[in-house]
Amino acid sequence: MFPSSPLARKIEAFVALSEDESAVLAGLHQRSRCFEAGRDLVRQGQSGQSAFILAEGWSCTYKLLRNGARHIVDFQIPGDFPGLRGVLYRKANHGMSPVTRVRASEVLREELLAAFVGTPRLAVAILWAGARDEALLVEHLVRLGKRSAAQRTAHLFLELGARLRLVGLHGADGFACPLTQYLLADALGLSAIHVNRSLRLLREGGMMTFQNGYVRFDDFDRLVAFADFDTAYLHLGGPPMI
Amino acid sequence: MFPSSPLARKIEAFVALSEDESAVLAGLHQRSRCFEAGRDLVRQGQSGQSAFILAEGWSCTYKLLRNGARHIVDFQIPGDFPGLRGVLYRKANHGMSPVTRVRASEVLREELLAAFVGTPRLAVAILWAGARDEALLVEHLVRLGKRSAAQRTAHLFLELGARLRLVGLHGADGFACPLTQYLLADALGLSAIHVNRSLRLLREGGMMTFQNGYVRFDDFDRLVAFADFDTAYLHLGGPPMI
DNA sequence: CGTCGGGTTGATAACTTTCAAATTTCGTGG
DNA sequence: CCACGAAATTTGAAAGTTATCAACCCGACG
Repeated sequence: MFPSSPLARKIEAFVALSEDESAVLAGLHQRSRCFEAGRDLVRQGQSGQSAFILAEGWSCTYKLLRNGARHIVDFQIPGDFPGLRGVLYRKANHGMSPVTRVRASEVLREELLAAFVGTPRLAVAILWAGARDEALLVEHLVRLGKRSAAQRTAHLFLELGARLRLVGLHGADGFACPLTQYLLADALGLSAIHVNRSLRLLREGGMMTFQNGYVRFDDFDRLVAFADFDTAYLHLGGPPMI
Repeated sequence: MFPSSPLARKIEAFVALSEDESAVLAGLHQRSRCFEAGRDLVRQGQSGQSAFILAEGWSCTYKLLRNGARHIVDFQIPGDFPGLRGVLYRKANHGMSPVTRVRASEVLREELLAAFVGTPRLAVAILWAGARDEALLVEHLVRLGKRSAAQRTAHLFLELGARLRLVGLHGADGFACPLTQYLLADALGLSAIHVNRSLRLLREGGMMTFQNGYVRFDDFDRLVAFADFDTAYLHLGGPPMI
């Protein structure tokens, strides 16, 4: 009936939705729009917040500093639902930019609330997905606080790989990755030059290769050990009480 | 009728609660307990999650790495409501330790849900406070990613000062702060030695002094400029739709 | 009186950035 | 299909920042 979106597939990997719930979820996907690279989905400081459901492409959320520097808070991939908590703010406290061409559905605060009131099980499922995003944020924090440049880099790619696998965008030995080394640098708190060195170290160490827009895991287990990657924070076991 | 808790005062600084809503909020404060230093409120990996409302004392949430290192995700002060989103997990993905002796009320998932269903305006107010906590997390991320050691240190103290002011725990020129340099180091992603050096730099620069458990702002404006501190992320203007 | 946790300082080593420049890749128009 | 320019990647050398190691100081506490 409805072409299944990446978000729907992601949720249904954990809980079975009723026909009604699926319909409400599909209804949130009206107002689908495309955003070219360079045209922000959300601008920092903008008021009248809404959330987005990503269908295609990658985007990033970022914060600008007064000195003009930009820190990337997270990358979004198809099936992500950024801005869930932002609807409770009056003003956007961070911006969102497309990394590639993006197709996304804007979800207004009122629509979201209506969906939550009408289908509480769906609400819990969506909020649980949002809680997972917060776990990602915490892990990103630890990445910046306690890991070396090469470990951070490896850890981020492992996380992205695990997320992409959930929505079927992971190949046999790696995944297509549209990020530049400058984007990686702004996310990892490193200079682009040092990201390059870290990638070389990982490549020459036989652990992973990132070239021509493709990430290939050459020795997955050794990479996991090197980055101290623990998947526990990604597998929260599905929403409770359903 | 009810002795007003720090959380109630914090919320009422932004929205007026009805008598019913105040009563429900006060009801969440049953099951008040004390936690001595060394006895964790939540242990990483523990299941059956609940949230806490802090009434007295400071605590910290942390993540443990496999190599035994610990990264502190956030500090909690009176009036904070940690674990709000954690109730949607099956397992705690981080621990919570008291920094000083702590008095806190445990709030079970069922109680929280019941309060949300019965008093939706209170729910929005509490969720909005939780959204502010997420803004703190994002700001912490930027702190680690894009600021120097001394800037990070200054920035954290400015943030803590702003939070303490909201609950009336900020004095004329600074605030009482029970953190050790080791705790600061684990939060800021620095070594304790370097925290010490950063504090000396701030002190000798005439910007702020942290000694004998008290933070004194010697030149607030210069400190704000030095740390590139922007209060926008703390003042979200109160919950919308109320 | 001795120990212990926390704070302070100096010297050295490791890591990361900055600056400058070469090389490769990619999209576009000829 | 090739040429071209812009963007992205790669490399080297020097400078700056932060960690690590090793002491020493100090006040609280048994």
